[in-house]
Formats: sequence, C-alpha cells, structure tokens
Amino acid sequence: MDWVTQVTERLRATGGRMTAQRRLILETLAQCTDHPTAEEIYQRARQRAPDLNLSTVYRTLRWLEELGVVGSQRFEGERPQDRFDPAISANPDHHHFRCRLCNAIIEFPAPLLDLLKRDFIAQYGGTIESASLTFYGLCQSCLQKVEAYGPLSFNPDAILNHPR
Amino acid sequence: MDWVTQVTERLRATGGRMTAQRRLILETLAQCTDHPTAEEIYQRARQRAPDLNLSTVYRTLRWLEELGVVGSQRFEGERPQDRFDPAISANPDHHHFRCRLCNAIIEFPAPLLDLLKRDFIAQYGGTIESASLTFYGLCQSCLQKVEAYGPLSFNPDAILNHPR
DNA sequence: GGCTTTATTGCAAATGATTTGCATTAAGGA
DNA sequence: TCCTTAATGCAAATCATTTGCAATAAAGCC
Repeated sequence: MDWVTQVTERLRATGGRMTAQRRLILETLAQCTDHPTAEEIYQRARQRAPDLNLSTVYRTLRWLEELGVVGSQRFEGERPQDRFDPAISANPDHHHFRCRLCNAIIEFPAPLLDLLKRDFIAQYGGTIESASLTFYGLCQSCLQKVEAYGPLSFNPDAILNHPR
Repeated sequence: MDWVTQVTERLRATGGRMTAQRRLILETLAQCTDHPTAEEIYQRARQRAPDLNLSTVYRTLRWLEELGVVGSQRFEGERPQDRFDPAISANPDHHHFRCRLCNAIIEFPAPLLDLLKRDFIAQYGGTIESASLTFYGLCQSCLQKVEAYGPLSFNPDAILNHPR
C-alpha cells in the first residue's frame, strides 16, 4: 500500500475526507527530497492545479502535522518560516544539519542523543518526550570550495567605486 | 567591571553610543533569570521609564545579539516569538530543556555533544559551526505532580453539560 | 561650556508568514 | 440520489517584528 493510501486511511479513521486538493498536496510532498516551505509546496502543487489555494495548503499541512505524517521546523539565518519534512513518517528519529552557504539540509540519525538525555535526567530529573537537534556549518562540498579558492574578499566600497 | 560597563565598552568600540534606553534595557536583562520575549522585556523596563518604545527594545536586542551578548531562540508549542537569553554571554555552551506543563526552561551543558558532532563529520564531512539542542518534556516537579495525582481527565462536553 | 556630526529614538506604517470567518462546494455514508 | 457536514476559496485579520522618517541627544572637537 502506497504512502498516499496509508495517509488516506488514517484520515478516514478520524472522520476526515480525502479531497482532490489533499491528494495533490500529498503527492507533491511524496516527491520532495528537500524541506520546502508552505509557499514552495503551494507553487509546486499549483503547476498541476492552478486554482489551488494557499490556505488549503496550510490547513492540509497542519493536519498532516497532527497526524504525525510530516514534521515542521524553522532554521536560523533565514526569515522565520516553517519548513516541512515529509521524511519524518518514514524515519522519525532523524535530526538536521544545515549548510550556511548552499542551504542544503542533511538528515542524520543520532543514537548517541540517548546518552545526553540520560545525563540530563540523571542530573535534573523529569522526563524527556522529544528533542530537537540542529547543526549549522559548511557541508562537505562547500567546505572544499572554500578550501580550494579561499574565502572571497567582500568589500562593498571597492565595488561601488570600481571604475567601469 | 560590571556587565553593563563591559557591554558599553564593546559598544563604543564599534562606534555606538550608550543611551539611557540602552542602559535601562541592559539592566533589565541583567536581572532576568528566565528567557523573556521582547514584549516582556519591554513591560519590565517600562516600569522604570514608561515612555520607552517597543521598537527601541527590538533594536537594542538585535544589536546585543550581534555583539554576542544575548542569544535568541524559539520554542515549539507556543506562538512563534523570539525568547532572549542573557546568560549566553556568561556561559556560551549551554542548551535548553523546556517543560511542556509549567514552561520552565532549564539550561544545561552538553559536553557529549562533541561526540555527536564528530560522528556527523566522520560520516558526512564538512564542518559544524554551531549547534542547537532543545529537549521538551516534563520537569521534575511537574512529573511528580502528575505521578502523585494522575493525569487530569479533560472532557469539554462534560464541563459544558454539567448541571450548576 | 557651546557646536557639530550623526547615531538613536519614538511614532506610525509596513511587512510577511500564518490563521480565520464565512459563504459555497463537494465527500461519502444512508 | 440525497443529506449532512467537512473542506475549500477568498478576503480580511493576526501578530511578532521591522522600517522610514522627522525629532532628539550622545560624544568628539573647539
């Protein structure tokens, strides 16, 4: 049984209805290999159905989030907007690395996080229900480029006063 | 030399000016033991200077952020707003636990995070410049309350239809 | 101390992602 | 096929945060 059908069943089980718009959004999500914003999902889906509405995209995404089918998360260094993660349903225990230069996002498992959780509980008590870990840095290929060419010298004054 | 004076020196060194408003905001931050929002800082500071402006608070906070004097971070499960962290200048390497019930935030060190970073680099290459780790769960005292009394049964219908 | 430069403020208006109210449409069980 | 009500489209509202601009006031200089 494919992903869209699985989600449809979860939906029906909670009194929801499968619509053309929801199916389209689900199929769009299924094809994502990245972490798109609501607007990006809207644009991609709209290529197949131009009268799709952005509100519907938001409502569908929030509903999928409640079902645990997609995750959402914000990254530092860009304007505050949710990015959605269709991979979370297939692989719930992953975290994110984000490249500061090319903005690529790498998903990685972090089994050692359990050690950190145990340390925390041992010291402070309580329970931990979820954890969010994000690394920021340079991905392998951006690092290689920087190492190969050296950092670019950026001097706005020199650019502005440069003779044409 | 106290904190406000230290920050003033950093400020002057970059061509900035120390004003009554900035001093007030700094002193307000120095007294924080929590992670207030811009609005909360504004309300606290305004008790001493009622004509302080919220824009000034925002501008001052962003400037302190650039200087590395305060940190900012958003937490899940509340509306999207920045919370500011004056403790980051004294103790840069801390992470956050947030209690889902009482909303308390606990700061904790996580030296083991270096293992996770090393693991990541070994597998994917690149470099890691910063990391954000947040735990969500129940703090010790909320956990004890839940264990002592059991979870509350919340049934809106029963409340609405309850005879008075 | 007064003068000058320009960083900073207060105010109001703009921004931009996200949510919401409501009339209309359509899913899916009877 | 009919009926109930969940879902959509549209426009307007939200709400934290930012920004333009005229007025104010640091702080370097005489």
